[in-house]
Order: sequence, then structure tokens, then C-alpha cells
Amino acid sequence: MTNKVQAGDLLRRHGIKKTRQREAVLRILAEAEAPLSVDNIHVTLRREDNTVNLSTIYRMLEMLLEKGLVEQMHHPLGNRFTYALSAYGHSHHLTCTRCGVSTRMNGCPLASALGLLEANHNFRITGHRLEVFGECATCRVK
Amino acid sequence: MTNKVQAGDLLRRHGIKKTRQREAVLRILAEAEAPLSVDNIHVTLRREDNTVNLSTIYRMLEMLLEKGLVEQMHHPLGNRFTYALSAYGHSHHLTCTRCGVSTRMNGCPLASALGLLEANHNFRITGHRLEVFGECATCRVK
DNA sequence: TTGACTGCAAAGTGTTTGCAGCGTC
DNA sequence: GACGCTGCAAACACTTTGCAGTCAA
Repeated sequence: MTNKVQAGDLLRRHGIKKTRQREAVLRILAEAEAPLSVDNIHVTLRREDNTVNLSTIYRMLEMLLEKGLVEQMHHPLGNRFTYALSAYGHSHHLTCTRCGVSTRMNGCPLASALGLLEANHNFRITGHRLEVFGECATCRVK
Repeated sequence: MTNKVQAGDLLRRHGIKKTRQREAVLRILAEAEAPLSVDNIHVTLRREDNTVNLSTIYRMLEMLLEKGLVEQMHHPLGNRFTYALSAYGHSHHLTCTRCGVSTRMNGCPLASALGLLEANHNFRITGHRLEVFGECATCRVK
């Protein structure tokens, strides 16, 4: 997987001022396998002695959201939002209700259904959130 | 639509003690067209001089959730949960990002895709949440 | 140099919890 | 009469906001 997103590039391309904090947060998001909460990002950064204030992370994610660079979802366990770079395209996750781990699903199972939905309900769809939960293979073995 | 859910019946059938508060909350849920937040329920009841404490509503919804009598979703606007009776079966909603109104969609667009998802990811799916948003017909005209 | 960004602290919002009293069965 | 339910108030967790100092361009 060519998981290398150049934080600097991304910022420049979207006319966003480059700062240490922004590069750091973007890097963490780019390296993540699963969506991260604000706290996840904060803790991860702290672990590398690269602190960024919580408010700064919140403000940054809001901006990235507006620019469409990030997707926001709501973690089914633990009432909080999580975020993932949308650079790799729209995606959804399967979350295990036992261990809490999320894994990305291949493609969007709704892609084909959206057109029909729009027509049936006379509604212009601009986005959707899907969260699927259950038991992952590892937890099921136990 | 046979929208008449007998609150008393539902409670008795599931071995839940009957109280004024529980009947009231169930009735409000049964009458609702769209999912309601805890605050929605609280305000609606207050309007009819039938106050029920917020904590009571929270506790009750948690219990109904465990018994599978209610579905919980997360409103895409305004960070909060909403609830709907699942007596009519599993359902999803289209939420207008302009006026905030939710309308129920016919059927579940994922029903057919879930089996494939389970197989592809070696994951036992026990539930999912889907929220679709965009612009409703009314707002689009304006 | 200037406007945008950051950190800090405080406030806001939705939700949960402990406890004493009340009501249902 | 016993146990579970309710209301109240306080605590909690996540998120947002105001403001003054700092930094990238």
C-alpha cells in the first residue's frame, strides 16, 4: 500500500499555512490503519514528545473536514468522533464490539444503492456515514 | 400506517414494571415520525405538563436498547443520540443538512450486502448504523 | 510586519452516577 | 413489605470558545 502522504504537499496544495503542529497531525493520520479520535492523535503525539494542544487538533480537524481532506465518523463504542484521511477515498469500517478494534472495509457497500435512494425519496444525497459492528475473527475464537 | 403501539402491552410483554414515566416516554416514541433525542422527548413531555426527569429517560432508553425494543442512532448534525422504536422493524433515515428534518427510508439498502461483507472480512456482523444526509426536496426548492 | 495559528483556561453540552425517597407489584 | 424506579444534584467526558502571545509568509 502506498501509504505515504506528504503532509507538506497536501497542505501546500490546499493553500494551508504549514506549521509543525499541522504536519504532525497529518502524519499521524496518514500512518493510521483505522480512524483516530482526537485523543488518540493527542496521545500518539505526546508519546513522541511532540505535543499539540487538544484545541489545536480539534480546530485543525474541523478545517480539514471543511476542505474534504478528512472524513468524520462516530465510534459506536465510546461516544466520540473519529477521523481518517480521505486521501485514499471514501471508506467505512467494521468495529469489533469486544475489543474495539476497527478494520477498513473494501469499497462502499452502499455505492450502488445511493442512486435508487435519491430517486425513491426525492432527496439529494451529499454524504453518508456507515458503521458496522460485530465480532472480529480473533475475539470469536476466544 | 398502524402506528398504534400499546405502551402497556409492550411493557407487560417484556416483563417491565409499568410506571407513568415509562408509558409516557413509550407513547412519545410511538407517535414520532422520526428518531427523537432525549431532549426532544423531554421537551415534548413537558409541553403536555407530563414531566419526566432527564436521567429517567436516559436510563429507560438504555434498558429498551438492551431489550432490543429501541434503535439508537447518532444524529449527523448536533452531536447527540436519537432513538426510535424498533417495533416497526429496523430502519434508517435521510437527514436534511439544511433543516435538520429526518425522514424514514423504505427498507435497508444494506440488507443484501451484509452477507458478503461478513464473508469477505471474516467478521460476524451483529448490527450497523447508517445515516444518510443531503438536501430534502423542500429545501432544494428554496 | 501582519494576519493567521497556537496554547491555555474556562465554559458548554450531552450523558452518567450516587443516593434518598417513592411507588408498583 | 420489598424491590425497583424516579428525581435531584453532582460528576464526567468530549468539544468549543475567548483571549493573548507566537510564528509563518
